[in-house]
Amino acid sequence: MKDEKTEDQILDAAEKVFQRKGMDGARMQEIANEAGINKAMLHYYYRSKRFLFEAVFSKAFSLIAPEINRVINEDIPLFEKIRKFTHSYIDFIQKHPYLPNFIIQELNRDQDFMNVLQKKKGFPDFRNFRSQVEQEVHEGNIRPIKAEQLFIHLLSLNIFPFLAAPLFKGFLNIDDNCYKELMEERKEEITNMIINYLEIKE
Amino acid sequence: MKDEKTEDQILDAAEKVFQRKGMDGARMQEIANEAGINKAMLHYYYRSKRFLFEAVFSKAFSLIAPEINRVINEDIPLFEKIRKFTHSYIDFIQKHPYLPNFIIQELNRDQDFMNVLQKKKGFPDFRNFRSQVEQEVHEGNIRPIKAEQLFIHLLSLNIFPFLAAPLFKGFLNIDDNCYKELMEERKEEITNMIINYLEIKE
DNA sequence: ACCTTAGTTAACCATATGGTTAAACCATTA
DNA sequence: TAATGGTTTAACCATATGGTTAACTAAGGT
Repeated sequence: MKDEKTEDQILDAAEKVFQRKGMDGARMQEIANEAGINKAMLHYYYRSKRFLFEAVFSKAFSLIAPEINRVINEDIPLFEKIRKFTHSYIDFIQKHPYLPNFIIQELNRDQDFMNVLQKKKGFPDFRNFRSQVEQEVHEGNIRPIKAEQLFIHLLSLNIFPFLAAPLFKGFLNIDDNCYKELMEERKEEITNMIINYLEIKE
Repeated sequence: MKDEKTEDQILDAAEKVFQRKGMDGARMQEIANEAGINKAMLHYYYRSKRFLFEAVFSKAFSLIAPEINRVINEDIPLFEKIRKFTHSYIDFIQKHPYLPNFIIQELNRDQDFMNVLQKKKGFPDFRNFRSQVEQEVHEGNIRPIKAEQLFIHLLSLNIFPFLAAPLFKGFLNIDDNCYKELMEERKEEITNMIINYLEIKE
């Protein structure tokens, strides 16, 4: 009759510590302290630091991947899709500010992780989006563009400003609140830019 | 009559290791091995891991900052500036692929670093760019846009695809060469998108 | 009441790691 | 050639760290 209390507490604590400090910077003892639980329990439930880390990473990825997948594969017009993605993604990240940096960082540290992730269900499927874009181009509704490039534009404009927040705050010399307002504005800013680019003018 | 041979060898080795593994993942012994030099020498010349790291980080930043600064503050028309920045930045990063991730990562790890950097000479100055954009908007040459947003667009579109290369390769399911071609195409792709957005249509 | 078993703890272990030191090396110079 | 002083090395040190263990606790079942 085990209740998952301890196991979950550990995962929650590990999430906080790993996402703030990364695999290399995190300490098992710190995770134990954060959870208010004996360090041996981390090994009892998760065996090793690496396994615990993978549990955290998988959970993080399976939180963010559907967020991308959902909108990208919805059966709605392209322009609406772009607007919806931007709005919901920015809202999502405001709630999980450590996530993008965590994912990007660890994916760069261990390139093999991507191979593991690709095999999991729920991994974003790009094909639907590609054919939608190709269709629109073919019908002459939008300017010729590779779906890949559009996809990269979309994610870059949405994700990078959060990743590079410290950098931009420094460059632009603005404070946290001011930056947050900029991010809010970007929902429409990004949408407009992309749509404006895709639209064919007379 | 000291020649700087050893000191430089250490810095070069430290650069490689720190940029690949980050502050926490790097080992002093590994840096020593990479340099083919006794570990004690690292402390002899750089005192501690932290100081050595800061030397590497400062050098990295002082490599990339002028790259941004130079084009952004050049006295040329805005559209030309955007094209030039994109082309030269992408070329630059192809030569230093570890740089963006290194900078972003360590800036997120230690927010204080930005304060130190801001005080150094050569730190990018955004004001010139801002007034240029404001001027163009005022004269009705481009659509109304905050200079900050344009700046964020520009950097996001240019930098993120390199940071998130493993992610995109996974999502799009393409190999290294194919991805490199996409990056090459982006020089014009990004330029066109931004300029197209800024241009006022009838 | 006693046994079993999952859960929990404090103490412990082996190793990795940043850092130090004392002695050796070697080129310059008095 | 002997003294000087910057440079280099191997050995060493203290501590941090991931991981293990043996004993203890408590709940459920008999």
